[in-house]
Amino acid sequence: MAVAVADLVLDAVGEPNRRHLLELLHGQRESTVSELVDASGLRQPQVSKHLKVLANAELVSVRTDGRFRRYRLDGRGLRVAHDWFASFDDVWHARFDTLDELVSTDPRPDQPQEHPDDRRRPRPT
Amino acid sequence: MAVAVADLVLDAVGEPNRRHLLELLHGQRESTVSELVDASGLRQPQVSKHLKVLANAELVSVRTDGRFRRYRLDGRGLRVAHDWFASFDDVWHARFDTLDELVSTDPRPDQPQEHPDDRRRPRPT
DNA sequence: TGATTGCATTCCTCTAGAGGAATATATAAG
DNA sequence: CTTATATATTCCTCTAGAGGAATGCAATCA
Repeated sequence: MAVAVADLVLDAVGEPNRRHLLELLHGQRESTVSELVDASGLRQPQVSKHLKVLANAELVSVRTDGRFRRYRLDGRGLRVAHDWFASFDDVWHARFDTLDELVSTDPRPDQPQEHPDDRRRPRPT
Repeated sequence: MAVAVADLVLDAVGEPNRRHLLELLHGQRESTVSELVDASGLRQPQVSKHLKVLANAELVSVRTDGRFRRYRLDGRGLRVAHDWFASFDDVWHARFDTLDELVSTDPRPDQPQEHPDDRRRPRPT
């Protein structure tokens, strides 16, 4: 047991195509591999491999149905990930007097961000 | 603009040492690079590089203080990640009649998981 | 001024892991 | 039984990106 549950989950989600598969599964009660292949544009072996990683992290579950394998989202892994980020909620719940500036702007420079609540420029009255 | 904001964030968090840095920053109002080097066991260049990735995803912000660089968590990126997972909350909020089995077990086999709510084995009365 | 400290950056190497092709396996259909 | 379909698996290749060493660059100190 080298990795914790959250590590398994967050490692799995740290890949764009796997996130895409999760999004595709969301809204569908369940999907076969072929359906996911069509919807994702990935090839079948890649889809199967990504699904294996997701299943290992309990982000999806499978049901065998004849020669089909029906995948669906698994709340267990999703909840683990959610809770990991939720534990940081005190960070964005902290209220600063410059919060209005923070939410009204969306700068995304290549340079490291300044601390948003250190932008204490006096308001241009 | 090839990657969305959520992709930047979730890619950044998809690395164990970066997650560790976020956890270290959590609870500290801010930390210098040296402090994070000591606390993480990573070397200074790696810490700086990871912090750069985190800053790009707006997961941390920096303040320059003399020859120090004071890093702290940035709620903007953290919230983006949180919201991405929160959008799946309908998955784990769905209630099944076998939920009690689900929460009372924690199997983690190497094999893909069965659908938890398909384990309809008749209870061994 | 020169030395030191704190950090960023550059260059190099190396490996995990993502994708591709081919194949294995199992079920269903004929 | 033979063939087709659905999926998993194996093997190979290739690249992104993580770590290491050395260096650059400011700011501080002596």
